[in-house]
Amino acid sequence: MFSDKLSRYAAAAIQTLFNHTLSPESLTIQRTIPAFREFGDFSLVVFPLLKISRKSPEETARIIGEQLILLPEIAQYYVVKGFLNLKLSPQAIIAALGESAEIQPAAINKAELPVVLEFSSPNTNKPLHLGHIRNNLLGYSVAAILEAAGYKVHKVNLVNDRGIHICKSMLAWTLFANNETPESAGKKGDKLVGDYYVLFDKKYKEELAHLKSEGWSEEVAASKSLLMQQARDMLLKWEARDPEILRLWKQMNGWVYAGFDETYKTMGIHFDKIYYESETYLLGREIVNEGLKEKVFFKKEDGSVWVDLSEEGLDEKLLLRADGTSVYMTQDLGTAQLRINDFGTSRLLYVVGNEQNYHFEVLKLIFKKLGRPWAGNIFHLSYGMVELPEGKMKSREGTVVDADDLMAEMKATARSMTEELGKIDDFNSEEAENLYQTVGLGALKYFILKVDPRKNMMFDPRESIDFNGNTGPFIQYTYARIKSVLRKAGVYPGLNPDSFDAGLHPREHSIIVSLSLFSTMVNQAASELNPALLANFIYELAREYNQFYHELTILKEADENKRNLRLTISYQIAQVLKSGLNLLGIEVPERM
RNA sequence: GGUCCGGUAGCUCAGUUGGAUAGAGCAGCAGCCUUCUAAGCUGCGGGUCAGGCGUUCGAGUCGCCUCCGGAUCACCA
Repeated sequence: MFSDKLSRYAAAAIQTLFNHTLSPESLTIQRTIPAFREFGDFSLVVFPLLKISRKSPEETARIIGEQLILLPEIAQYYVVKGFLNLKLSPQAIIAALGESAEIQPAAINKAELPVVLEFSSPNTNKPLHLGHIRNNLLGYSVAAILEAAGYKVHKVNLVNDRGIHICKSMLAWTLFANNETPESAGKKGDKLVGDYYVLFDKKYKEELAHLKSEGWSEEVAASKSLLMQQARDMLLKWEARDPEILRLWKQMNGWVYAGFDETYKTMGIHFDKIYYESETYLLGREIVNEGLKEKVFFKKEDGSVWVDLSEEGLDEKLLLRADGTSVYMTQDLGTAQLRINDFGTSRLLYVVGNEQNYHFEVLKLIFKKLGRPWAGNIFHLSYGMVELPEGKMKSREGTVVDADDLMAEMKATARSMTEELGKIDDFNSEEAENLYQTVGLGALKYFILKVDPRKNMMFDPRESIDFNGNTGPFIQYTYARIKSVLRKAGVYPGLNPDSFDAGLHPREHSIIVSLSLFSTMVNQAASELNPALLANFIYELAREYNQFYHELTILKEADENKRNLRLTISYQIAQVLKSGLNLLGIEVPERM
């Protein structure tokens, strides 16, 4: 807000003084660093202007300052070396306060393409774990932020419900389960199916070991494996729509979806549309055939289909197996095309881990080779892994942090901490449960989202996620604290700008400037697809408010104008904290 | 080995796209509740920004080299 305006003013001043036209965006205007906050709110860096002014840095800053001080919004300027510090007038500050919690969507008038945002993309063999939590939270938050910035967003999920791996769990269940069901086992369906996937792997390894003990080599043993043979047969039958196999497949998937739905619900995640690979891979095969016909792809002697990307600096990539069955890439070709068919020309965003960078590079290149005009709209929002102190999580080795368990633990921690503090003894049990859920999940979500998505992050299960300091509960607490003050204040009159001619307390002045940056931060988080920017911004704001709160009295302030101002600031801060947290998928409690 | 990503305080992370004296939290120590919610606030200690060279008025940020981690290069997904 302010910085845009100041850029324009400075550009105009430079035009007047030096008869030189510069775009406002080319100027560097930054928030004044705290050490000089007393002398300015924003600073213009004048070093790049010396060629134009042909004067010393100090002199250049001074004459621009002299020009700017003529504006009513600028109260004073102060030159330090090559920095022109500008202090805003109390009237300008007060005027900004009223609209500080509003988001001005930057994309709304730019005719931006709608966004189809894929996230979650679970595999029906694997119960959701901490890695999926990061994916889901990122996807959900990025969608919310893009919408706030004025984009039309379609949230889509792609369920990986077909393929050789799915046949493995089906086979293991057929052979070893004795018709066990989630009900009979007392287990969530996704957990039950996941257990059979792990069991397949175990039995397969036993079989391999046995074969090798008979003297076969690794490769021969793999080819002689009866279990693998049966799984492959099952995939062939599945692709041939064998009724018996389809029936089993539907049954087991139904169990998994019931389990997933429960986890999504707790996480607070939902989608506008769910795609299933079982429905998209056929279109993928058509695209492969189209590419074959147009000689973009080629067939090897064994019948398998490939694309040659050596000209692009990559290698050959398989698109269809020799037996005609599909691979991952096959279905992703179909899925992308289907989304364009469903939503028209769009930006296709994929929230997928950075381990698949290569896959998406290939996907883009293939569509480019096929001449799709929208190939350039594919964007892989590649996020880093969640690592444990021992290293990467591995489903098959059981070193995963289960999503359901973790969320339950967070809630339990919130419960014990709340009980210890004893502030909500008048809550009924439903209100209390809601609070534990809100705070526990708030801690988890913030913990994940405050980290730059592109970077790997560390999670140590032995150290519980903090509730103090730079955390979700800290921000929630600040919100609840403000609400408590506002409840006690009751109704209060609006502000009279003229009553602040003498100036504002530095804390008041500074926090309003911080507040005014909210809308810019949301738009920046949207253009960078980075919720962490927003998370860290609202944390700083909450921290600043707590300092304000400790230093100044609000309700007991005798001067009515000051009391009103502080209440208004408190209200606006609460609004921003709430809306900022909501953009991260985090709820706020009215009391805690 | 090729390609890509990363390395900032004991630990976990920021660092506004090249700007001023590199910041938070946690952990440690010392204070602050008769007063608007102490899940808070204040203070102290803690740094060769992996290392080197370069570009620049100015480099944690850009370029090159080296070292160290990770991912990927599957008829797995």
